[in-house]
Amino acid sequence: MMVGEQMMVGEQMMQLSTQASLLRPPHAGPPIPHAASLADQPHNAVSALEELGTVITVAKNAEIWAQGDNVQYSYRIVSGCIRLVKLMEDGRRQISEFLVAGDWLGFDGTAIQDVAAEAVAGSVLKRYKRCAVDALASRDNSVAHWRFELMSQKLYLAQEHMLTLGRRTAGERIAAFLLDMEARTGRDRSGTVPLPMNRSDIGDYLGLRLETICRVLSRLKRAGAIRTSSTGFSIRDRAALEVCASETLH
Amino acid sequence: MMVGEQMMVGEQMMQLSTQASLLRPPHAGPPIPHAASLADQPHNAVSALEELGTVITVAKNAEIWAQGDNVQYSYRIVSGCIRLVKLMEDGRRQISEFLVAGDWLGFDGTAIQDVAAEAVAGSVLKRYKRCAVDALASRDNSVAHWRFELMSQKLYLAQEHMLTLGRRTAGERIAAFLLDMEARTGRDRSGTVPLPMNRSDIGDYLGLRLETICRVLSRLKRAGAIRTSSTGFSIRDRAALEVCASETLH
DNA sequence: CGCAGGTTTGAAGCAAGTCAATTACCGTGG
DNA sequence: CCACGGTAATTGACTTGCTTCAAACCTGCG
Repeated sequence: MMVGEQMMVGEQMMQLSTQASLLRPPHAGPPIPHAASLADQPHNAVSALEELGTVITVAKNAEIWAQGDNVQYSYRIVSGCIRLVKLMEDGRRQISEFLVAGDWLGFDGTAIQDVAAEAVAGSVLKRYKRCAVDALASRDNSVAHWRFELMSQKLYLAQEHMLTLGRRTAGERIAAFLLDMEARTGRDRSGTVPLPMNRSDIGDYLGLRLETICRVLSRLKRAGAIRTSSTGFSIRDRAALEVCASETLH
Repeated sequence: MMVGEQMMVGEQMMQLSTQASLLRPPHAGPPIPHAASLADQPHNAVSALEELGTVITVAKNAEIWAQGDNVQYSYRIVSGCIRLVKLMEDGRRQISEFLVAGDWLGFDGTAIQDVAAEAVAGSVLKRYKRCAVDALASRDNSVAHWRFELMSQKLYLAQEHMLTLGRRTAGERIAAFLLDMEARTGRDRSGTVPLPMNRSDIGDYLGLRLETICRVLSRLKRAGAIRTSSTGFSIRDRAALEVCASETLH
């Protein structure tokens, strides 16, 4: 099984090799308001930070840290996909964020993490000792500023997602999610956008049941807006999908 | 009307005068995980920052900034209550946060604000030029670190609220909201916890309709858990309320 | 092949929403 | 001091979008 995972990671690295730089990859889709240049590191700090990192590999569903853990590292995703999960005692689950290649995790101020980080698929991460990053931020103002901007970005995304969870319909949530995933990870030559997470994960991210995800995806397929495959989906009618994503009526 | 507002602000200042310091007030209720010392400024930076601020007064429902505004100031709440609001074109509204005395707003990295800030009640704020705070943060590492911790704190709260919006029932949301308000603003000598926002605001914060807020509050009253008044509420059976707040069954 | 996991679809239930009417509250002016 | 008017809160009756429970269907892999 571990071998299988490693194979998978290998495949993804092939696919994403050109994107596995410190900077976010160029996107095939439309410009994305939330990712963009803010996720980039200031160039003068790149070399100093890079020397501090070590590459690690995590298997599908492996836990990078648990809810409540004292986390001593920050991570940058080289390839793969990570979910940030909050779990209630009775099993209810909320995924606050999916992270993909280029994204950072575990650089919050407090070392105690209130969300677990788990690999959605086999992933490759670059790991940095938190205290080393802290020290660098203390010395280099641009690093401190970059880290601060990264936090602001995450806060903006969180506020947007609160609106989604509190006020949007299932159809809007899912259509917007698909467009967002396309914007963040791009599509391959055949036009397929990878969806590494399963229906249950999508549901726990969007505050819906997995059956609801299925039903809405089926509806979008019937309407000719998308096509789905085992590894992802492709957009057949972008305009229709965009209408769904910002729909007030049906 | 403006006179009336000013009167109201005056009253609140009387009531909260002991809390109107730079540090968060001591709380009457149980310890609160999310507020605590992280909201405090490092002491060595207090004096330098304080000299940069000017006191301003805002009337009830006044807009401090609008969605999309380029905000040149950061604010600390001296007294009163502020809501951070995201509005959709069709009128759907999500309040991402209520802010009370001691809380900060508008210190995010990007000057462009994606949420509007409006006064729930007449409020007194202390205003700081953003660029001055930035400059101070560049010079004083402890200020940069404090600001970073504040952001982490907000991110933690956002993640917690996403769980609430995505996975908790109306009863759980409202009971937890009441306990949270008590922990943050405390109760007066008669045991009343002020609720400056109306039912509609609470609904837009919790992702519910105002009628649902009413119904659940009525249910909690009938169960003997709380008592409500025009200005707030008081807790009659804390254990019952806490059970509601973390209920898996009914 | 055949199992095991994830996915899809159906049928029925229910928590919260919607629409609407009534009541409580509060400031204002007679 | 009380009648009045406007706003917010409450309650009721009904509807609905999503959930729940259940069964069937893929699909990849040993």
